[in-house]
Amino acid sequence: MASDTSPAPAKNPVTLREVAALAGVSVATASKALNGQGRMTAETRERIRETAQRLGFRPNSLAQSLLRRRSFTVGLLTNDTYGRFSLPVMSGISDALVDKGVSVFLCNVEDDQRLGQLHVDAMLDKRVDGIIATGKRIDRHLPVDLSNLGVPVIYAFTQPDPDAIAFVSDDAGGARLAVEHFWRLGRRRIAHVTGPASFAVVHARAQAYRDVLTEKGLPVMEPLLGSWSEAWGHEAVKKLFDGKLSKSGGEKPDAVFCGNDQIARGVIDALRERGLGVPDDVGVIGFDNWQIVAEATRPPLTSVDMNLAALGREAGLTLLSLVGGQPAEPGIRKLPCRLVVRQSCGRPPDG
Amino acid sequence: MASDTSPAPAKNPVTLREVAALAGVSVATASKALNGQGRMTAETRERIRETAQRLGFRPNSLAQSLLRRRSFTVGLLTNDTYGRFSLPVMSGISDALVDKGVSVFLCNVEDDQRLGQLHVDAMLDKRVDGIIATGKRIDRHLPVDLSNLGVPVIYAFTQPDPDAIAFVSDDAGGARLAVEHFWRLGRRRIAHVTGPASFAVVHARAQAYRDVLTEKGLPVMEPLLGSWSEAWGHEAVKKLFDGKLSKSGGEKPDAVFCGNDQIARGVIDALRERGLGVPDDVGVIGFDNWQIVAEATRPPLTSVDMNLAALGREAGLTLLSLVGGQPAEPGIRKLPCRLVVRQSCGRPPDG
DNA sequence: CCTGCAAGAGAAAACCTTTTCCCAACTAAG
DNA sequence: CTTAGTTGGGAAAAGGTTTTCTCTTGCAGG
Repeated sequence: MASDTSPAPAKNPVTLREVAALAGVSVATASKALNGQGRMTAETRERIRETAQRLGFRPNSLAQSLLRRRSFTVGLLTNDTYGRFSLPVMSGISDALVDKGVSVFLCNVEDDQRLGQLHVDAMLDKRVDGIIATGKRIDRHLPVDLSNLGVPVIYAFTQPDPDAIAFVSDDAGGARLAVEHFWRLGRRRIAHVTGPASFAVVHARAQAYRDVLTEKGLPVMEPLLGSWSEAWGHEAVKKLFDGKLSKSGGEKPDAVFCGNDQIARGVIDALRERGLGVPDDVGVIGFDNWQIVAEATRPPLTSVDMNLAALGREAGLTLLSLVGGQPAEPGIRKLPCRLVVRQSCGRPPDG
Repeated sequence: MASDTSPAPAKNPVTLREVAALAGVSVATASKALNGQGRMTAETRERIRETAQRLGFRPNSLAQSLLRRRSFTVGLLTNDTYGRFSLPVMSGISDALVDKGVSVFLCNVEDDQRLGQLHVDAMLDKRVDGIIATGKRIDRHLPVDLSNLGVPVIYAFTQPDPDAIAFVSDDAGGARLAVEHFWRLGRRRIAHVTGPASFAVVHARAQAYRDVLTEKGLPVMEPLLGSWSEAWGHEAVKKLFDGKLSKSGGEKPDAVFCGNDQIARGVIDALRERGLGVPDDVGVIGFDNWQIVAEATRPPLTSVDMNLAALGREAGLTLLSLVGGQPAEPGIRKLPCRLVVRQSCGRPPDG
């Protein structure tokens, strides 16, 4: 009815057919022109390109996917709704994939088996090219079976059957970083306050802690296991500084390596309350480098960062190469941690 | 070569064609049987269904989408990588949509215009049914233009042009909740410590704070604006309890309503340090109900919760109805907050 | 016995793009 | 002038599903 020649309010997308018609060629030629395939006069190619440009043509990804059997889409499964762990991981994955034109379906499965299956089915229906599973805890995995799915699967910050492909942080290495940092600063009576025994990382870090102390010939105090909370940090300080101290000859610690930043915060607050200066009397190092906590402690907390975003990036890139047909060694890859030095340990080694 | 009759390691997905062949019917009939369409003997229908079941047939969502021009996919745009705000929102959205078979593309655009455009284009190419935009701050929106996209757009916890559809928290209502709670508990000298003036919510909450005090005939102390940090909480306590206090006749506050939980934590710590008891001498209420902070304060913090997950749910459902062709009134919908009572204000009103 | 109708099922188009093959026309060589 | 080769471009199939239309068969009514 009306002569609608306005620049089209982007109602329904313009198809290749329309471009071809307007340029006076067949859809085949149009496709080849836009993809740089086929042979044709430079003039023809340019004319088609211009037409496509002018019409705002964008190829329908669904049709492409159907044909190529590749959707440029991956699924990300997590059970960490509010998580400070899986979020950086996600961010890294997304970073790695966006440049390649790959989009990410985020699916939070909580810890619900049914929900997990639902999401996995949905992903498979939508023909994701691959799946990345992550979680809030390395030593637990998602309530869902990802074997024999017909698409590649990668695990990030979560540990599956041993012949899967997984990326996790090197917790032992991270712990070494912390303890060796204390050592370099001249601290000699180093304590370790950490989370519950049910976490695998607790043992990995505690063992590394013992190893370093032994290597250096320092007294090993048995790690204090508790919860991941500030309250436990408070309590642990009581145990460390009140009790008649064991083997080491009654001497109080001059450094505390904590299993996470919340414990560290509790420790710092408790130390201050009993008149001990941080870092002057006691140095403190946390774990996780949870910025919002680490920077709110007084003084700001030196902490071990697990490089989760990098871990996510690796996972994403590896998945992509798997999708591309490159084989990949099964097994668990541990990625190094990094020590973020703030002010809770005294001056940096070469300050 | 080999007789492969094993239950198929799910290599390449089974198609409708194969089901039809095995059941001895055409693909048309097979399709109709599985979708409950068309007319056929109950026996035929059942046979086809069984065959599909046995083969583990799942319709290719890409093909369906292509045909239906509906992908059962929505895009979620955010700039809040590590956010405690957008994460609950996402969770609510996802919750609302998963039951309807809709998957969510999560795209973090940081504050990068180029990245935003990249993601939006990718979404459009993948033929998302709609887009939800969220953010970390109500009064800022994403660095990307979402008008005239050809798909419905909903905003959640972020404020766009006034004739868009948006869901935000009712900050004024939340503030009223807090101040009225103090009032019911008999607190009469209520202070307000909040964030920087550049945030719209600061003004909304401050005005509500003033309104309630005026309604109740209580003295209004001018809100203290600062940063969103614990440190500011400390500092504010100094100002409130050291200075010669203004109009109200030199009396110190018996309640502090804080703009977020971190400020509240700083306030509580500072009060304790100067020997003031919480809640006995001073009551404290926070905002955001950030569990990890609220529960780490001593005593645990009463806080205003913005119901972000519910907000996400509403956004998701509204988007869906929009996609379904239902019209929706443009404008901003404010969703109520809720007060989560812990122990920082004294006994609950009817305790 | 013929007509009309309903039931059951299939053929084919449609969705949109890519790619393989094929064809026509033109050029150059013999 | 014929043949071979090249160039520019199109037809058609493929990808998997849904839906409309058509066709065949069987049965009832006249």
